Amino acid sequence: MRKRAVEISDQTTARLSVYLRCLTALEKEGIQYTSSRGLAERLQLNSAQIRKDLACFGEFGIRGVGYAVRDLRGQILRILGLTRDLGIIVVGAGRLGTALADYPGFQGESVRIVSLVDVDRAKIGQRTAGGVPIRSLEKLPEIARKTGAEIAILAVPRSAAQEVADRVVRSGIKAILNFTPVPVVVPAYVKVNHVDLTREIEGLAFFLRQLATARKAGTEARAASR
Amino acid sequence: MRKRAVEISDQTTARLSVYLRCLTALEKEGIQYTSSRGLAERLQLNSAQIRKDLACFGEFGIRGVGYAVRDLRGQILRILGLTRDLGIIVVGAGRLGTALADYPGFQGESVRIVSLVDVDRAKIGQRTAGGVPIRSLEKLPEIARKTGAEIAILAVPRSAAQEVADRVVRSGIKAILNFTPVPVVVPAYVKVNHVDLTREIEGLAFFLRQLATARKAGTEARAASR
DNA sequence: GTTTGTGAAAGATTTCACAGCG
DNA sequence: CGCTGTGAAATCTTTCACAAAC
Repeated sequence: MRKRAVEISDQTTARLSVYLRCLTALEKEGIQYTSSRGLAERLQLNSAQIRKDLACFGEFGIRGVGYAVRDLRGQILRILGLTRDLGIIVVGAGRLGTALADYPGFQGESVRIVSLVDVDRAKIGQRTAGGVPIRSLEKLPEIARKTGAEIAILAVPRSAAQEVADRVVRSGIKAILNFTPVPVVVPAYVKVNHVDLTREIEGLAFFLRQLATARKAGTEARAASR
Repeated sequence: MRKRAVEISDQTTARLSVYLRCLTALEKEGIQYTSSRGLAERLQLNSAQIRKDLACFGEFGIRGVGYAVRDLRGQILRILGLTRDLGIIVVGAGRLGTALADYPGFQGESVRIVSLVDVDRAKIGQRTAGGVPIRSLEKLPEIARKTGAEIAILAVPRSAAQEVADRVVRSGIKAILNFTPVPVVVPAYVKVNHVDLTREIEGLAFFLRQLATARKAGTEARAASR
């Protein structure tokens, strides 16, 4: 069962999340069995990819039949570490931080926002519209310790990003979701996932420029061939 | 100069964004020249990677010297299509949509939020705290046409995601930044970048579970060796 | 019959290492 | 001399294709 000889790639992990969501939907639809082909068609990817991803963690299928939806979903929940409670602290009670703290997508499935912290005295002691208490950034180590929160979401201004990341690390948190535009530097034992809005928008800008260039080239080619 | 024989990968595009941000910082620091090694050290990646990425688009360096910061920055701006104005429409005036519409990271550098649209009659006609006008979703095609906006940010509830994506596509927009947890399906000529918060959090959960497992295994091994 | 799990092949990406230029 | 630009090598990822299992 323990097949952790090879390191699991981030891409595989990301796809496990996708499989999980798909299985949750299938279960809700009352479907009891599926196959790597069935999943692959729904998710627009190769069926061998799905089998390979799952093979990193064990054998979950029945040959000639496929996978039991409920069972496979449970396995992936376990693999991803979602069977125990996971506490999240949002750092930065600005518009984005507040919106993230109240984000309904986080509710349920063992993940919960335990607190929102900020340096602004006017906000400390209040609660978000969704009921998340706002506390002092100073209290971060204490809150982390008492609640057992293991994930921090960084939603502070760029100028504060690195310093706040350092505080988060010092408070013992080892997993960070970074919403600032700064690629914060942390020790190797801490994992940072960077949600970089600038990069996303610039990726779309590049796509649009390519479209525009291709169209122009096409027009010119057509004009030239006349 | 035109070397578009090979398709440019998303990974290369994402790194161009990173190079751009780094060059902007260097320029602000008053540094005039840098090298692939200098950039690589700052960005924690391989210098050949940077040279290969740039080689897709031309030759921008000076052998024996490196790159002129200002010039290379201008080249990347051009490559990414950031030299002309890019309008963004945010769809969904909930907490997240409003926060994104006012997000300061988007301001400047040719990118601007032109409007926020929603179906909620109570919100239509208002403005966000940052001054972005809220208009009716019905007006989306008209707003897109009049403002020339080319990018839509989806920040609607999951139940509305696919239907709203269809409307966005019908209004002529070909680039979407999807903040919903739904992997929306669109025609092949439309590009969607999916910011999937669930996937990000689950990636961190997996990392934490691995940490916990490794620590436990280590403890057991130590106990066994006594 | 069908579908899994998996070696082997193909493809993509990253890194090395060096010729050639400034 | 130092650094770019780039083939070749190494590495990583995806896909193929089929034996084994139900």
